[in-house]
Amino acid sequence: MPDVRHFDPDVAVAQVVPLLWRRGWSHTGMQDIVSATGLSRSSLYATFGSKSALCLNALRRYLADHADPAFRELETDGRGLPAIAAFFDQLITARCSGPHARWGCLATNLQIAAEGADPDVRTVLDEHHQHLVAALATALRAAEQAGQLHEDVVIGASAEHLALLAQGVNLRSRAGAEPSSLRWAVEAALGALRRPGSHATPGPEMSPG
Amino acid sequence: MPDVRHFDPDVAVAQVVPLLWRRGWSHTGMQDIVSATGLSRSSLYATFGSKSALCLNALRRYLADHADPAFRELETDGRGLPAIAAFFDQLITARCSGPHARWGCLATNLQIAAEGADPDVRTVLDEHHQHLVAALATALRAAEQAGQLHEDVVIGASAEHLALLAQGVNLRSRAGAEPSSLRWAVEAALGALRRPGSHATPGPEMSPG
DNA sequence: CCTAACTTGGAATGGTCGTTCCAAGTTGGA
DNA sequence: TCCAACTTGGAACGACCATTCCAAGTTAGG
Repeated sequence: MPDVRHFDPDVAVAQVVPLLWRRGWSHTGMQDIVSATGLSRSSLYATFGSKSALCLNALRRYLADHADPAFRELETDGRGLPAIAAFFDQLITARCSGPHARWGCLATNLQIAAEGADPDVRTVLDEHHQHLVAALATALRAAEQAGQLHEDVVIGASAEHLALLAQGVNLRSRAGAEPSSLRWAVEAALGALRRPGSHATPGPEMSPG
Repeated sequence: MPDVRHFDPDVAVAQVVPLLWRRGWSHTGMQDIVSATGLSRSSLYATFGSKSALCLNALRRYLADHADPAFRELETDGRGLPAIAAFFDQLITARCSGPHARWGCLATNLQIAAEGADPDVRTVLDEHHQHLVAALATALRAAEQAGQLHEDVVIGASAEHLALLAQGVNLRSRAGAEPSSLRWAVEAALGALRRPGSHATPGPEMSPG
């Protein structure tokens, strides 16, 4: 009977995530993956099939670990605008400081780096974007019911708007934008949705960078 | 006395722009540049020095040809919000249709593709972003003086906000987003700035994609 | 212990990358 | 015409790319 695999594929995928995230698709070679995982090319190809398949797994793993929890929190937190503000606040914090500072968002990065390579990657990225829009729409509906929005805010359109804003934050944070500048921009976007009577979100200080 | 150059460097740079724009930095090889320009490697290296130097020239050329005119129009058009709406409208049109449809913005693309490669590229991209923010701020000041904005709009913060939105449009348009969806998002962003009494911008129809 | 079935390390494959090099060609003054 | 100065085409370079291949190792039923 056959020999069994000497390693855990999930661990290997997890080790590939930061590689792909930080250095990008084209700057990550199989040699880097071999070095990072400590596995041999044979094992990697026998298990995953190709570099793109392995990286697709890494993308899914990234989304499950880093994006989905934040999205779920945004969806379930019923506070409305404060929930959205908190979402952006933790987004900016994660993008500009900590172990992944200036790495951007793997999904955003791949959107440009993966030149329509795998249609699978494209599909995953599209679903991810729709997921973000949906989560923002849910939070906006909560804000609407709490009377935090002025009347002519269209939920769907504003959700798309804020999703594009998040993409912009991801992009600019990787390019080195100051967190204060990003927070200032986000506060402007959310402040414009707020109903005149509604009190401002208590949160981190917002000032130009 | 020496032989003189047999070609016009500006023409060569112009021929490189669409290559870099459409296919990206890593997917554009010197062979592609040789083929596109019809020049030999020797001539290219003697004139530009390296692939990155040549591509830096191409980036500057792109900004001068495609970004600066639109920015100037945004700055000089005194109408306020309608000028900003027109800017985004022509941005989305250019990104989703015509000869450069789905190519995104070269500056946005390079922001991720050029992994901090040349610091020169990084500098040019940063200046470009500041240029966009400044142009938006100018247009917002015009809007403010025309009484189009509600009182608690902060010009600088909103300019940063709209610049991030433009980056998001560039990114998502390359990923295949529907123009109607992008227009919808932009209309939400601008609508939230508008003073209740001020009449809506007459413009292209905005509906969800 | 034997062997079929499978994994593993590491060499090897063919290709492409940016860059360099050189012989041949071109230019305009002496 | 001769030559120094420069450009040009195209071959060549070493490094890296994703992928394949194979001999050696490992496993468990017979």
